[in-house]
Amino acid sequence: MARKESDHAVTMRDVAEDAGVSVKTVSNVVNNYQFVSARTRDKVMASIDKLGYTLNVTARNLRTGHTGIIGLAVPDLVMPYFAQLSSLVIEEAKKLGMRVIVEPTLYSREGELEALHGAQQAMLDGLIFSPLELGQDDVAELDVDYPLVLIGERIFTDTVDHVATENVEGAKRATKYLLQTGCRRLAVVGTHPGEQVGSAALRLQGYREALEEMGVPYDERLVVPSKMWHRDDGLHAMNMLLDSGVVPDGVVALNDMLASGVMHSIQLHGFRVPDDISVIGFDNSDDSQYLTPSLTTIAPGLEAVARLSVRVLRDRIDGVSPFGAPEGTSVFRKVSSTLVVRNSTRPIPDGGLRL
Amino acid sequence: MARKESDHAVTMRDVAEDAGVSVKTVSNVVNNYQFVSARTRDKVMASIDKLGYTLNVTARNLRTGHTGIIGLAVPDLVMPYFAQLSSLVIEEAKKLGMRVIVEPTLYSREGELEALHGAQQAMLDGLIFSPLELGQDDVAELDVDYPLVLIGERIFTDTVDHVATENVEGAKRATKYLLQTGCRRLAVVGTHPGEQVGSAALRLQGYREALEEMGVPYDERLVVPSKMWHRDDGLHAMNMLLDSGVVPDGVVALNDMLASGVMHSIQLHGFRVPDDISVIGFDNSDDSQYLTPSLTTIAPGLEAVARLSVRVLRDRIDGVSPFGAPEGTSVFRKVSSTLVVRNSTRPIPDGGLRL
DNA sequence: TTCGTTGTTTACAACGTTGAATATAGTCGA
DNA sequence: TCGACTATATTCAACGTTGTAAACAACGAA
Repeated sequence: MARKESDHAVTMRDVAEDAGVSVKTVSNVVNNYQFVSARTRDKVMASIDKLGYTLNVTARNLRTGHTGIIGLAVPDLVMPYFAQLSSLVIEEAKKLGMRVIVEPTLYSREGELEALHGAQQAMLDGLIFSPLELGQDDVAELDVDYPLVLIGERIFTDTVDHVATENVEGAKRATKYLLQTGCRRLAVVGTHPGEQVGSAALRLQGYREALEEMGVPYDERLVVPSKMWHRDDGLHAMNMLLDSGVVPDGVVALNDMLASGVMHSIQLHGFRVPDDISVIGFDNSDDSQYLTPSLTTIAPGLEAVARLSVRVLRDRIDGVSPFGAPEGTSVFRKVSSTLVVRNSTRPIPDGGLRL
Repeated sequence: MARKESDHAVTMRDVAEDAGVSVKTVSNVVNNYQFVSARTRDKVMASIDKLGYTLNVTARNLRTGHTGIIGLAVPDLVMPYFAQLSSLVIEEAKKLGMRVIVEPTLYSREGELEALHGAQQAMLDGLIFSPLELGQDDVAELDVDYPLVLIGERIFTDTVDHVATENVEGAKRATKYLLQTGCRRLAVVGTHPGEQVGSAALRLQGYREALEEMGVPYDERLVVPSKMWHRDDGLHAMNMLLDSGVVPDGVVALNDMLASGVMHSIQLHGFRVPDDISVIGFDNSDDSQYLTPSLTTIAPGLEAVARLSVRVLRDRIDGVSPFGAPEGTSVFRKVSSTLVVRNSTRPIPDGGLRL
């Protein structure tokens, strides 16, 4: 029995009556309206305490037309990346006095469309959406009646506000760093052959750009695809590579889970990380520092993603132009990533890069 | 710009006017009221489509007095255990037409109290609460004005509905299983010395009960404490044990993360899992099957926890007695755990248990 | 004294929906 | 044909709050 018996909930009317003022005055007190005399305020406060009044948020919502709840549509809550992102978004929203309903889209196109179209029904003030299945062809679906902020780099359109992470730049930085530590035969694990948009393609692109800039030839045999990005997949992919007799001196894993599996495979094959083969990951997941050796990785700046997306959304909800964007323009922000150096890579040799 | 310009939102009144019926009839159609003639229904539906009407959920909430939103207060969204639980609760709630706001309590007493007391303000119909800091002494805090369901085994009171997991029984089952596979010197990793309530204490209790039942002596030296339960902590704890010259033939790790670290430590010391030392975990986390070797573990039945807690809460919200509990009584359900056998333990020898 | 000014409080009417009670058709047996 | 029923549709008044505009009070300045 968790329900108390309080037949008739206390309303502003009750408080008003008890304090001998009008209902609107109670409302004014509750909302910290500036022109309320100290004496009236005290009287009302006393009555509120006495009667145990709490504001009926639903009634306010109806009157004001918004709820203070935003939606967050992500593929899944269990993947560390999205769990972390959700956590940060909730935290940031709380700072701004908003609450969050997380809608898992379950890696399905259907789920993503449902989140997109159901938001209005769902009394959400706005939606932060991290698409995975929806792509460039679905731009039309994004033309919704409520404030919407996109996260990621899958869809590009200048009609929707957008917070992106540095996929290309991050992978490029990772690859360059390995090259600077002296690696010359760099494998990349987790690619999605044929993919155009999406993290795998973008990260591969970063890898290639880095090679090119550093004048290291691109070698197809060092590119190991893997549809999924679990630890397991990294293990298998790396096994395949090593078993086929190709031994790189470094591996760029397209995320940390893959990196974990890759390191495991390397060790099973009797090589040492980083002495024989360096490994770098992507995401800076919570686990990465607990691996053995701890994993050098790219931190995508999730805090910034969370902070920016929530703020932009809040501004749209309030009818304010975020970051002073001109009327009718959408906002695009790319969050910079950082390199987190740990023990799965060798130090950069004294005297810096030697070609 | 994600906001469309539709000055005046379409309301039931507009639909009613267009269809030539009363507002209440539109409401009846929307709510699938049974006594609406097919012809009227079609007319109204047509108008709804034509005008692009969507129900204003907030207005309904005000009128009906509930929102269809429940709260879920957990320590954290990133820990796989809670991420998984949240995921399942969201899924289950969705099946029953409810939505979930997750409130991370951040491992703090303050956060837990805030979740507990803020729920009413927050237009939640009810709350599912997984306490970690609040304990037996805080029973009074649980006397709230709204439906509340407790998850876990930290607090016992017969005034609040409660869904528990099998901590004692699960650990007992794990321990017994290792004994049945032939282990005789079983270490336990991750205990919290001095703790009375809480997973660590309960799981240790299960370990002791199993030993006792099987007639194996309890040996203090095989009990390895660890405040935190990360992979890292398992590694250190096991290192300490092995380095001190104590080599068990099996390890009961109090969760899967610990087990992962424990296995790592064993391998670093040149022993094999399970040939030299068997390892069993707890939680059946997503990762456990990807470890090498894959981890035998106890699955706590999170799906059942999610399902039961959401259903009990729903019943309370609807004023229905869950599971036919007598009026004025609270419900207590313990979810049974299952043993998931993988490759970190040896098979039970033919002929069954040999003492 | 009177008027304006500033500060404070109030009356009224929404916001968009649904429960309760009531009215209107339609159908059937007597 | 008439009432008695059932099926369908409507009227009315909330739900508890806040925006708008208007009223009131207090106080100097004219």
